[in-house]
Amino acid sequence: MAQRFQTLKGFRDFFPAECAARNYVFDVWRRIARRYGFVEYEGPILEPTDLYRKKSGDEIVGQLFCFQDKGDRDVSMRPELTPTLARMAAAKEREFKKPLRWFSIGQFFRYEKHQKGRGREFYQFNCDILGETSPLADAELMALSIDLMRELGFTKEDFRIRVSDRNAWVSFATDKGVSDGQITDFLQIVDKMERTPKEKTEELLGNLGLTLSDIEGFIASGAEASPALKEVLSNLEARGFAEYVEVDLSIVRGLAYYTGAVFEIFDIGKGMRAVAGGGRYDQLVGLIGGVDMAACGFAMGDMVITDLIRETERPNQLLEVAEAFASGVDVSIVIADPEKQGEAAGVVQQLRESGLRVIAPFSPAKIGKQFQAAEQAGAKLAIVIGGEYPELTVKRLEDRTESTVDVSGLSEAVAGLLSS
RNA sequence: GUGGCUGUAGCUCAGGGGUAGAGCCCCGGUUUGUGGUUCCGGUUGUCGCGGGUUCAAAUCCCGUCAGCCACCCCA
Repeated sequence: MAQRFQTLKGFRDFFPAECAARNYVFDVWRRIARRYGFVEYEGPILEPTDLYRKKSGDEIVGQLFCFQDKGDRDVSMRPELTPTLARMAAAKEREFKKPLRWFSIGQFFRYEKHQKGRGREFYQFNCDILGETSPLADAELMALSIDLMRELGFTKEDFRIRVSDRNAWVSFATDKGVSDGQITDFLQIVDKMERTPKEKTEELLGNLGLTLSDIEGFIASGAEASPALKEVLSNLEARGFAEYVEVDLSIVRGLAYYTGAVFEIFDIGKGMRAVAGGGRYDQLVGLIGGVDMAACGFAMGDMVITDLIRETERPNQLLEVAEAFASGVDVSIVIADPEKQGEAAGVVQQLRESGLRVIAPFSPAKIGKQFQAAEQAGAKLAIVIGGEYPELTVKRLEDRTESTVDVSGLSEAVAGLLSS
């Protein structure tokens, strides 16, 4: 018996329907990024493992698809784009006028257990502004992420953007006498507060000389705690985006490298999932590339957002329209008389040169079968080529109306029928 | 890494000790130049794999593998 192959665990086949859905999401990502004046870039899929160690420490290696290449170099399939971006931006720092507005759509790999919304292979949209310290750059990214969601068909009933500021936490902790060396630990405690029993949190805070009510009081102070956040908020409000925004200081995001405003796009339906996240990371380009450059950015993965689209009525309708278009053609040729193969080929070429999507049968078949094939191919029109050539029959499959047209006037007639 | 659920036709699934079923899909005909919603007929399975109990296992037991889901983690 032949050996049966499957995809590797956590890897994905994209059959045409899934590929259409993926490309639809890509199209929206790209369209909105361009609307904000961002330009697309790309980096290598394989990088030295040290690039990721440098950013995230040795623990990261357990989550990497890494191996020794034939030159015995320690390499990894990229798990994220930010270190690559930092390297690229630093390498040609002087060639680009600041600020840089860069986006990328790429494939990433993490050695994790496969589950809903998470695989070992996924696509991610990355959007970053480099060389700009103003909080208005942070606001621009947040606005972009909101517009992305709106373009996908989501409304304020579906999502919120939750914003916070790590700087505000650092100031708070410093005022309370937490030493510099303990600040990372402190932020970890805050980050995990929602999922940790109160007693445990009290105990951990106690070790740092703090109490839970100190923390709760600070979270309650909201935007008052951060001048940067106030600026971000008033800017988003001026754009008419206030209804999408929620200040929530309890969002810290696990990453150690964030240095200012941080935010998450959050599904407020049943899932309560984070679908995108990002923030300011002013030190990272210096750490990776040796050139100090302020930066902020965010990323959105394809898996969670696609799940959410399918679960939400309006976004799913938009996706289905895109899928139907991707899987269809404009014209399917019906060859009623096999002697007219050659004439049919000429017609096909004429229509294709006018930009239409056209298919024709490869083998002779009954008329009925050919119409069935046209229907199943998602064609809008069927053109019957038979003994009457150069007279042709053009049939609209949707309402089954048909008309006859001379081949010399075909392109115009077809264009008219397709646009009506 | 931990736990739960599920593995039966290409797909969705039913059956629950006596060597397999439905619907969909697919193919052919009904219809020798007109399709989607007619009707008729047809193909398809080592019932995930290995072992055990039994006269007899798809069915019960043990193991294993795979998939899904949740936890941990999440750049």
